[in-house]
Amino acid sequence: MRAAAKLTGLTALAGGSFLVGTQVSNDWSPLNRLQSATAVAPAPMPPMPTAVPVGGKEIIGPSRASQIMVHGFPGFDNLRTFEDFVLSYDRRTKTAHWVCEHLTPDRLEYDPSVDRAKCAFRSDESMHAYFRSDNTDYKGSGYDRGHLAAAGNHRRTQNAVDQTFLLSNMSPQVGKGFNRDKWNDLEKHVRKQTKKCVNLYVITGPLYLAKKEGDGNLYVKYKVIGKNQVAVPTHFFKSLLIERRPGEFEVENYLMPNEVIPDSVPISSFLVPQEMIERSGGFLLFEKLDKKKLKLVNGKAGGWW
DNA sequence: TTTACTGT
Repeated sequence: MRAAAKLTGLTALAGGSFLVGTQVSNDWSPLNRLQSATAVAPAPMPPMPTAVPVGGKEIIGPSRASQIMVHGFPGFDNLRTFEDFVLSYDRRTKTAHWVCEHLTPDRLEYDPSVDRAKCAFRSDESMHAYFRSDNTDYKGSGYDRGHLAAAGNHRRTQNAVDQTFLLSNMSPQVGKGFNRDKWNDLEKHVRKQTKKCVNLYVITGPLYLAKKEGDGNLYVKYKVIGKNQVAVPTHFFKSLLIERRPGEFEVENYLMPNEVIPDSVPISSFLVPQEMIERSGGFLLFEKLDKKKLKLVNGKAGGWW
């Protein structure tokens, strides 16, 4: 029983109250840990581009990028369309706003000729020099160069996995206890779900969330690292749109703090309403999806969209 | 397995 296992793990960790059957309520739930920012009314999105060049080459017919973005663009700021993922870049923080991936069971098939060890972290020269990070920013910072679009999701070609190592696809992440552990668990969950569906779309990105300080006011505060002052996000989100059967969709929205998370905490502790990510991120996720086709949200029928 | 660092 999933709920029972979750309850045991959490009470062992936190000893706190837990509401089964409603929404997640425990010490690690972002719902309890965060002071949400003031509501801002969303503006309608401009229409989606119909043809986007992939890898610098014009493609006849539907491009890979338009497949990846078929459920809508969260935004259009400094877009980059790579071979197997699409990224929007934030010049102020020197990391992405979001990245979007489209995964299918056959795209995850193991190809031994594609080797992560051949990849190198490198600056994204397509960004203006003022706004790009480099490896020295991360060196000695104490933070990992954490992938947003995970390398393990793009093993179809060497070029595709190479492109995930561009620093535009990295954010400073706590290494041990986060990137190499709980966040990695979430990435593995995505691949596991991919094997049990027809299409999976995943949007991932950093967030900078307000926190109450000693004077009782809310502040957005984040560290910056290196000479380029790369922002260290306070949180990361990952939103999954799972096409379980053709035309039948499920959504899972995760929000994790960029800090050491004990192994005992299940990833389900980090499920949040999608609106929470959208309000703080300043964008809408999977906006073009017909909500009538949505069967499950965060594991439950009947909404919590 | 996948995630990545520091020290050599």
